[in-house]
Amino acid sequence: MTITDQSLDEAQAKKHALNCHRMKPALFSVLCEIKEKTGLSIRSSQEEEPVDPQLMRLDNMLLAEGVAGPEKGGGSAAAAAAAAASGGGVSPDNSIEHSDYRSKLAQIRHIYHSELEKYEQACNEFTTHVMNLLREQSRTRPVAPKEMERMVSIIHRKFSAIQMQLKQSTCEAVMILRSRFLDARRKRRNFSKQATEVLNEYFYSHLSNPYPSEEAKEELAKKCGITVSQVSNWFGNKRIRYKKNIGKFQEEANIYAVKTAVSVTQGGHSRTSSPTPPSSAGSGGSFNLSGSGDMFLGMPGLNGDSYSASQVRCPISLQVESLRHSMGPGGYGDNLGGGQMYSPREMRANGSWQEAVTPSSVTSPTEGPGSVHSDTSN
DNA sequence: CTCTATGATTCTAG
DNA sequence: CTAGAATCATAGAG
Repeated sequence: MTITDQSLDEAQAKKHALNCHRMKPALFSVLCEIKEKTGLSIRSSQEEEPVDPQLMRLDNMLLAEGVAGPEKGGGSAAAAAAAAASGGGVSPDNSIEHSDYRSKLAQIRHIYHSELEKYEQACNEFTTHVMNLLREQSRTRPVAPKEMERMVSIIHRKFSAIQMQLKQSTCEAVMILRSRFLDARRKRRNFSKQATEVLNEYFYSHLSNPYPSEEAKEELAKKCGITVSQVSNWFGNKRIRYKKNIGKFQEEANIYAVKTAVSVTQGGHSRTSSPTPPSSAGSGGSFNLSGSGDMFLGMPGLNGDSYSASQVRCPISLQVESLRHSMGPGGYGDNLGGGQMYSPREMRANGSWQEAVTPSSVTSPTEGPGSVHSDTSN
């Protein structure tokens, strides 16, 4: 089935002969007649242009992402899209992070456009080719303009189906890129030491009710240089993690209890009249909200008890030093009865925000593997 | 590399 | 909407 030059020549010759045949005009008119009769059936299948909603969606998205928009305003279009996506710019430092994103996006855009161009070109070539063929054939058989149109639209449909695939995969690529670069989890930065300190201070001084009000959150956010929702996240994480393993946070709690204590004694009553002011500052805030204070006041003061219990009712300034001592080496430790005794129980006694604290906290052998690690148990 | 700490997101329930 | 819980994905220490 090969087409050789010779066969082509032959065909041309035959065609020419046919065109010159004396019966040709008659034949042609007959064909036209027949065509006229059957022509109606063609038209019905002509109208179907619902403008695929799917395609529109894809187009809109590509446009929104700056992939499909104005071409090489490109950088700025993408930048604008990225900026818009970041929701009004939360932090000023994300321009650097986004540059990578933008370059990748530009890459996608480039590929998309070059592919699109290729498709368009191919489509046009094919269309003209078919048109030429039809024109050629129109000399030997009747070809209505309608038919040509129909042919063209069929071709265009086929090609736009391919285009749709291109758009779809481009959209996918953009989505992946977005999730890769714009997902905050992926560019997580730890808060500054100072910010963490401020947050912890608030948390442990309001341990009985660590739910900062909106105002408090705003203030904390301002103090820490983070957003309010970050503050919320932080408290959410802190509460759940603290509750989950109080033992692990014991030391931290003490540190901050001391800190607030110190600051209060030094600065006097900086925050008077807050809901839990004096108590919170002191230490009380941490544990003794309801009746729990008693709980561990009543505790036999075994040894170190150093921190919490003692600091509750001792002159704080004096305590600080000793507290530091006791905590330093690993102090509060391990198997002291103290550790075991107070922590779980008083928590529950509070009944405050964390009722179902696991009974085992420090030294629990039954804890999940790894949750309590060596230093607490021993 | 592994392992833990941690900020963020997602899901569910109220 | 919020809090809690689970989970993700990274930062950072070892």
